[in-house]
Amino acid sequence: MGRIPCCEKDNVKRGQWTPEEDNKLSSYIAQHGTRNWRLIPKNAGLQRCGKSCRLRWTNYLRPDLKHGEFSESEEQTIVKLHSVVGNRQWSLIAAQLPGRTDNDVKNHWNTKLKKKLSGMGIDPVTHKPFSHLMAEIATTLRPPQVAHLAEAALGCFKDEMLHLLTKKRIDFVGPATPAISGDPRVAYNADANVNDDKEDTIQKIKMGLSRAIMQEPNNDKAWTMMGPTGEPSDGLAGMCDMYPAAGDGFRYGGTAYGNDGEGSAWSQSLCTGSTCTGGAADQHGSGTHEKGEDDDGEEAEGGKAARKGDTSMFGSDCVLWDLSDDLMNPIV
DNA sequence: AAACCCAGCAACCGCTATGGG
DNA sequence: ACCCATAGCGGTTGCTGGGTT
Repeated sequence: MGRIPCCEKDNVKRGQWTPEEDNKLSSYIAQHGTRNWRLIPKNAGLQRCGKSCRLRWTNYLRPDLKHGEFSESEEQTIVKLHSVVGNRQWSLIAAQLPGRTDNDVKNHWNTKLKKKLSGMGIDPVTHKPFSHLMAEIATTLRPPQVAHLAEAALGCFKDEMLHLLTKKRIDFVGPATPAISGDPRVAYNADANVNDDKEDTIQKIKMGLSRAIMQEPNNDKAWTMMGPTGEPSDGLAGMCDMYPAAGDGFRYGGTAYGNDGEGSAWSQSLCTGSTCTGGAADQHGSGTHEKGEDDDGEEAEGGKAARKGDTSMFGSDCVLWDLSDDLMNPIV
């Protein structure tokens, strides 16, 4: 037996609400409150399901709702909380944003923020760099299994990458050299990226991954948490610290990412894998904690070494994360 | 000008939690 | 303790309008 429907679907209207319907619902609720949603449409003279009325009210008609653009600080809050609670607690995130609904937050995340992070080469699920995830796969597994698993993992963010590579130009701040072609983020640094062939791109990604697989594990240069001006953050375990950024461009850690000269001027240090939930934990697997960070959140040798800037990805003015040299070097 | 594509958003679906009888 | 109605929630769908070809 199936679930009992919340209402007779044949007798209810669906789809977009008209202003007249909104008025009826709003005025009814203003007089009688929101008790018993099942009775509300009948009493208010609406051909709608009670559930539909409730959603319309909670997501759109409630007088305390904000309907404008999300502010910088609201975006910061969403990213910060998402890095901790993941996709499972939209209502919790929305509760921290007065006037925003979970639906608002979810939509904004799916349409804007996810792409912003992807555009920065950061996996929006784990809040870690794509390259780092690849490196994790490469260094925690051995062939032949690694080849299959790596392929599968690659598929997870291949579409995102291809979208960025073929649809959107992203101008990163930093040296303009496309020398490190093994890293996917560099592929769309060049002006000529629009001409990149999709298959060629996939091939490059695969080559970088294959090369990493062939190397010994080298996690001691794992990416590290940095403050807004490049100084190391305290690296609070279990929390991703947000830093207000000076200057333009989308910032994540100490690196500014311009987005055609405009974009959010906010920043975030990188979230440690230990705090990510949901799919993040699944992808990391157990026992893959960063060598650059101890279990209690303190940085170990690798993190300290990375902060010296010797292997910074984009140059001295933009320290973000450090990776195995093998992933950074050009594929010969 | 028409066709097509795509991003954004409102609304819906279906599952789970909760509370009352 | 159980059942049922309702509310809450996250995931997904599909419409719409703007931009591009």
